[in-house]
Amino acid sequence: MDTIRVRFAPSPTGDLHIGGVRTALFNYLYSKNKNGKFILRIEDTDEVRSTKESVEVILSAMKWLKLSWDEGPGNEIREYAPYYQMERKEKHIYKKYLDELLNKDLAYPCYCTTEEVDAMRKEAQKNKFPPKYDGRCRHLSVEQRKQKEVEGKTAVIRFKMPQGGSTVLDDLIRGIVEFDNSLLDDFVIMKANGVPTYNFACVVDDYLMKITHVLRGDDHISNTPKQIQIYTALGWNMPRFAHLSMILGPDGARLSKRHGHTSVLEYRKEGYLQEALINYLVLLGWSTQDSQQIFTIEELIEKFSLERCGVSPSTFDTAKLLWLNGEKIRAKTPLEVYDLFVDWLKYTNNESLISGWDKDLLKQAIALEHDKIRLLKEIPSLVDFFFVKEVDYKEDAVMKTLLSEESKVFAEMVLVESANRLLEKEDFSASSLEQYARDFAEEKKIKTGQVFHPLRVAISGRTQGPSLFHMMELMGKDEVIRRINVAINKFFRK
RNA sequence: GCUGCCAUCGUCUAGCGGUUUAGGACAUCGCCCUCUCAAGGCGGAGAUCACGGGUUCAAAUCCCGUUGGCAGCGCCA
Repeated sequence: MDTIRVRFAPSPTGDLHIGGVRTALFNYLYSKNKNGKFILRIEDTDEVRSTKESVEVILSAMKWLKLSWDEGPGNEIREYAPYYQMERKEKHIYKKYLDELLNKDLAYPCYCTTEEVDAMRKEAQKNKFPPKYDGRCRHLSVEQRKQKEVEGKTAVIRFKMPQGGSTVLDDLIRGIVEFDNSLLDDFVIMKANGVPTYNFACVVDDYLMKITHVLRGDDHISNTPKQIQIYTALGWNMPRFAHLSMILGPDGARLSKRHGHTSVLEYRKEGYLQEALINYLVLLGWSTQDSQQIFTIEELIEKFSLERCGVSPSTFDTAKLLWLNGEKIRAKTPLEVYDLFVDWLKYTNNESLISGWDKDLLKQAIALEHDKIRLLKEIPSLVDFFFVKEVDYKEDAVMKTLLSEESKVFAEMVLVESANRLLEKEDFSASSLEQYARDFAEEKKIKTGQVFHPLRVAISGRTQGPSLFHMMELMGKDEVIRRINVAINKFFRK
């Protein structure tokens, strides 16, 4: 059994989007599972829309996702290079097979203008036929062709589709799908500018790169009969095809820009982890028998199989992605989260957010808030109060725990007494501080909460936060007392 | 319009003829834990398996049809 070879072949006309990542991921997992090769090929034959920037974006996104390719840009294997279709075109790779098709009379030049072809399609559709080119240049004589050339007409090359019969696709995910050839038209395989079209270049490259399995989005399924016919015409062995179900937006339409974030980069900017995105995406269209939800990449490689890929489209659900991101963050050590956070700041050019922050304090603060973090971008707002000179006292927090009718009776007393007593305190560990607060509540015959809450707000400015006493321990005696006094002066000594 | 694909809780899904009072996960609700917020634990609600016909002793599971959704129909990929 030969080793399997799969590829991901994006066209560099924009960012790498979620659907593309899913296709790349399934190809990656399949190749790793089968101990095969994962190839990256750039399909840049659309000269108008392809950009160098987009190539860079796609490459860096793939790297961030750790979807590493065995062959492709930056990883050129002489036998199959280059991996950019325009470079392959320059090397006349497609020309050779185009000529072969022409010589065998399996393709022909077509001189029709875009307007003429459009008119044919409209006419066909009007008569309830599928819109197609009517093949009028198919039978032009050599003289007629010469005449057109003399007239200065430019030609595209069209492929001669068999006129009858049907083309059968044996899809690894969907099974047998049959297409009636009479519904398919003589499609263009080389544009007037000499560049091959997708359906042709794709077949030639897949063949030359010895691709054994083509895993791609369902939206390509109607291209497949055309490609199968090219393989047949050239007498080539075909790869196996597997068409993955689509990813939909909340409204049921294919996920696109209007649904909000579709670029991987946007998720990275939001503070999602690479692992979370991968794990979430694999759940859309693939599952295990026991419905396991959380996987490491090693587990995915081990367990992945085409047999367990679903056929129905699935809706992208940000809520579940968010949950998974929290899970992935919790699965890491606080120090790892700190490193990821620093990387994220760098990536988003947000390093100024933590300028002046003590790094050791930050690491420990992250540890205290560890299981609350769902997105890396939430970290600053979770721990910033540790680092500020002026505590930002949230109005509702102050009103509720310091100045309300019920709380003001004891809040001032708790703060004033604590400021004094804590000054005397030698042991500022969390456990000792907690003991202090509990003893204090008992002594004053008030509830523990009536001690804890005012202290929390005085120190952090808010009602939510990490464990109060760990927070105090981390902040240190001087700072804690300073803040308590600031609060006293601010709210009770006006 | 034509062709193709798809159809199980709000969402992702398990299920591949009887073991199903249809299981899990997210979201949601409640309880517990608890110094707050989370996390965690426990539990609830939530799917006449799109609809209609068959086949069968037996169907969410097989077949046909209907409806609906989506995709494709480019000198884009």
